Amino acid sequence: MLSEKEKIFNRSMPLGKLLGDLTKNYFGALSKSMEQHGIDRHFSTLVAIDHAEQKCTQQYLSDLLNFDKVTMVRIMDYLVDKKMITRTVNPADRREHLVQLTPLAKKIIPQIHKGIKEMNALAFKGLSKQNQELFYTGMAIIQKNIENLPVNRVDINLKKTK
Amino acid sequence: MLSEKEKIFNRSMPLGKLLGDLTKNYFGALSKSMEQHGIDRHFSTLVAIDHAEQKCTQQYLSDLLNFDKVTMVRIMDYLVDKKMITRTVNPADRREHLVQLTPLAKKIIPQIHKGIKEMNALAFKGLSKQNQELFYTGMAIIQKNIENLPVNRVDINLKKTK
DNA sequence: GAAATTAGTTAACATTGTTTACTGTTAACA
DNA sequence: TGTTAACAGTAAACAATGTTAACTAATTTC
Repeated sequence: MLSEKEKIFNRSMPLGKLLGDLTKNYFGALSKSMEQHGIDRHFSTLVAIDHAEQKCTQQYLSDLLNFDKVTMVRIMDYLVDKKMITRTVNPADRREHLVQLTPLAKKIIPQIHKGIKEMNALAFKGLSKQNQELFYTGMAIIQKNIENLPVNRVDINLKKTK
Repeated sequence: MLSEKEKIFNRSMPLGKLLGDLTKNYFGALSKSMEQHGIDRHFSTLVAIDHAEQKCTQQYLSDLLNFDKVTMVRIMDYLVDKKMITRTVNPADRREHLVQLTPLAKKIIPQIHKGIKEMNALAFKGLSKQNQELFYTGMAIIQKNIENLPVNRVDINLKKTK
């Protein structure tokens, strides 16, 4: 698959470089595959809103998805603009804005899930189920190992070209 | 490690979201661990320049690292500013700029390599050597599966906070 | 020798995370 | 009860980076 030389080079790279390249290609492809639905980003946020069982506030989403709350405002703005969500003030706590899927969003959500599932399957093609599980386990272990290290903040920006 | 509920949620997420979170945390930590060397980004480019056997032009680096050539100009500007590289016109082909490490860079390159190696090891802590290999193999397979899909361009931006 | 290609640069644009400051609301507690 | 602290969300200014498009200069093609 990789030449010995490429392999050695790969191993000398920051792990994050390899992960970042995967991220970039994955989202580029996912964005493309979803463009028929009039939305090209923030699928994970949409999925999170759909999965939410309790009241879904922006802060809740920020914590769940590890987005800054300022970033979350912009994601919400985007999703509102795309007619995917509504924001309503929570009467029980007027500081909070409850986020809800619009009927339009509910209609396409199954296709969003399907698109994600298919893209994940496509990415994993050629990996046995067992090795896919090991890959997920690996990601979880790495995440746990590095999530509490001292950091300089880093941005991962996902952006579509017009 | 993860609750059953978290696991189900994880599996419904775009794979790229999990990879992106890892990328973000990894580079945040790596950037922090390297700040003593007066450089906080673009380690993979530095490593690539160090590994280059033939003439090292910006186009060569762009192709190797999958950076746009315009982005590469800015990375070069950054590394020049940090006194890590020099750019000289190739007399044999005056369109090309040859990139070379400065003595300062050569002095700290071993520590860059060491820092990357340690951060990779830290990330993989708790994964057996065999499973680390499987993880690398998994990344290569995923990369191959998705790298030639139609895409919308996506940016991965790595930025340090002051 | 004209046309196409290549390496690199610049500028304008889009996107997103950060910090800081702010509004409005609720909770804490003296 | 009233003051203070904390919280949810927003806005503005900034930094960083990939994109496109236009450009210069050098080289290759034929």
